[in-house]
Amino acid sequence: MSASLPPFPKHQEPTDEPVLLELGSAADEPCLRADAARNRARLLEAATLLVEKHGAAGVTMEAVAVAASVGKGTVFRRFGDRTGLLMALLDHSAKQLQAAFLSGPPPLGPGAPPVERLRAFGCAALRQAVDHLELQLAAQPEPARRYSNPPQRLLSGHVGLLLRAAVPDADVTLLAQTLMGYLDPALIHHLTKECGMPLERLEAGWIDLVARVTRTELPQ
Amino acid sequence: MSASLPPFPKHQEPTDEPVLLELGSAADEPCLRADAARNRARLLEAATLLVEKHGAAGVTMEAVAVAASVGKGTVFRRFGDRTGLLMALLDHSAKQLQAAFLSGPPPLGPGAPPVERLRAFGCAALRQAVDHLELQLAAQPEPARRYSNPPQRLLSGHVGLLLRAAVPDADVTLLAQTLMGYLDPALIHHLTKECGMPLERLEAGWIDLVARVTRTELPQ
DNA sequence: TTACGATCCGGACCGAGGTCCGTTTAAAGT
DNA sequence: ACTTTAAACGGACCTCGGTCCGGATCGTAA
Repeated sequence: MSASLPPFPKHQEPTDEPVLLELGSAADEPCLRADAARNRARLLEAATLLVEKHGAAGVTMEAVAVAASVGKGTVFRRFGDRTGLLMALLDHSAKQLQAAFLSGPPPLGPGAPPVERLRAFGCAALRQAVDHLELQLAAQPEPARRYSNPPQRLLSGHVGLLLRAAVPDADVTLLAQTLMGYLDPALIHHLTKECGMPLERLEAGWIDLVARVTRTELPQ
Repeated sequence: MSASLPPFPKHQEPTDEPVLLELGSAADEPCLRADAARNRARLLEAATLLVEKHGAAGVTMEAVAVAASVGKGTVFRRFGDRTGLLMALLDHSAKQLQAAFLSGPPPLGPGAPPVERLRAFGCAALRQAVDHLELQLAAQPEPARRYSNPPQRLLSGHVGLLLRAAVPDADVTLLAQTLMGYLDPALIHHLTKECGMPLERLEAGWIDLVARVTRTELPQ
C-alpha cells in the first residue's frame, strides 16, 4: 500500500509511539537512598562545573569525586563508568528532545506527516548535537556499545517508525541506522569543526537525504 | 549536465584518481634505520600472535613489547599509540581494498559505470569489515579523530568521486559521509552480532541505499 | 529505642596507555 | 678507522579509568 508518490501516505499514528515509551524514558531511577541521592546531585553539579571550567577533558572521575567531596568509588557506583556520568550530564537535553518528538507539537511531534516529522527530527537533533558537541563527543561509548545504549536506540527506533510509515516496503531498520549515522556527533564535529561547514548546510543535507531515502519509486 | 535518468552519465574517469593517489597509499614510511625496521617487524609479528591467542583485547602495548623483546617506549615511538598499532595490523587488507578499487578490474576498479562501482565498493568494504571485525572495532580511534584518519578519508574521498559522477548536482561530500556511515565497523558489529543480521541483508541494504541516494529526479 | 539488614561510602589498589629522558647505536662524514 | 650526530632504545614514571572490600549509614521492623 501507498507505493506511489501522491501527497502523503495517510500519516497514521495509532501504534506510533507505544513501543517506544517503555524504552528508557522514565522509571529508570530505582529510588535512591537519601545520602545516595544527595551525593548524586553533588556529583552532577561538580561535573557540570568542571566542564565549564576545563572542558569535557577536565572531567576526571577523581576530580569530580574530589570536587564533590566524595569517594571515587561512589562516582562509579552511581554512574557505572565515565561515559555514564557524561551521559547523565546530557540527560536533560536528551529527555527534552525525546519529549518533543514523542508528544510535542508538530511538525516534530505527532500530527504531522511522517516525512515532515523526519525532516524536523533531523534538524532538531542536529541543533541539539551542535549545542553540546564537546560533551556528546566525550560521552561516546566504546564502539562496540555505541549502538546499544538506550537513548540511541530510542532515537533510531523513532526514525524507524517514521520511515515505516513513509516507505513501508523498505528495510526500515537499515535505513534508520543510515539516517542516524548522519547525526553522529563525531561526523558533525568533523564536518563543522574540521571542514568548517555551517549548520545550515548540514540541515540542507539532511533534508536532501530524507528526500532521497524516502523516494518510493523502484530503483533501476 | 546529465541531470536526467538515461543509461549512465558517460562514466568519465580522466581526473578520477589523481587527487587520491597521494593521499596515503604509499611513501608514508620514511625509511627506517636498520634496527628500527627489524623491531617494527618483530612488533607486528608479536601483535599478530597476541591477537590470535587472546583476541584484540589481549593486545596490550606492554604485552606486545615484551613478546617482541623490546622496550615499551619503542612500541609507542613506532606506532604512535595503540590504535596506530592496530591499524598497522589492518594495513595489509586495507591496502588490498584500495588497490582493488583504485586500479583493479571492474566493477570495483575503473572501467565500470560509477553506480556499479559504488555497489561493488560497498559490498567489498562490507565483506572486508566483517572479516576483521574485532580488530577493526578495536582500531577505532577516539570519536574526534574517527573521520580524520587517512584511510577513512581515502575511502570517503573515493565514494565522493563516484557520487559526483553519478549525481553531479548534489552535496556529494555529505552524501559520501552518509554512505560511509553505513560501512562503520561499529554499526556492522551491531547489526550482525547483536541483531543477528546475515551479511546478505547488509549487502542488499547497501544496494538499496545506493539506489535511493543515487536517484536524480528532483525531490517533492 | 534498639536492632538488623540492605545499601552506600571511601580510598587503597590494579592495569593499561602514554610520556620522559639518559643511554646506546646505526650510519654518514673525515 | 675515528668522530659525530641524529635516530632509536628502554624502562622508570605518571595519570586515569575501573575494581574491591571493610566499615559506616540509612531505613525499617520490632
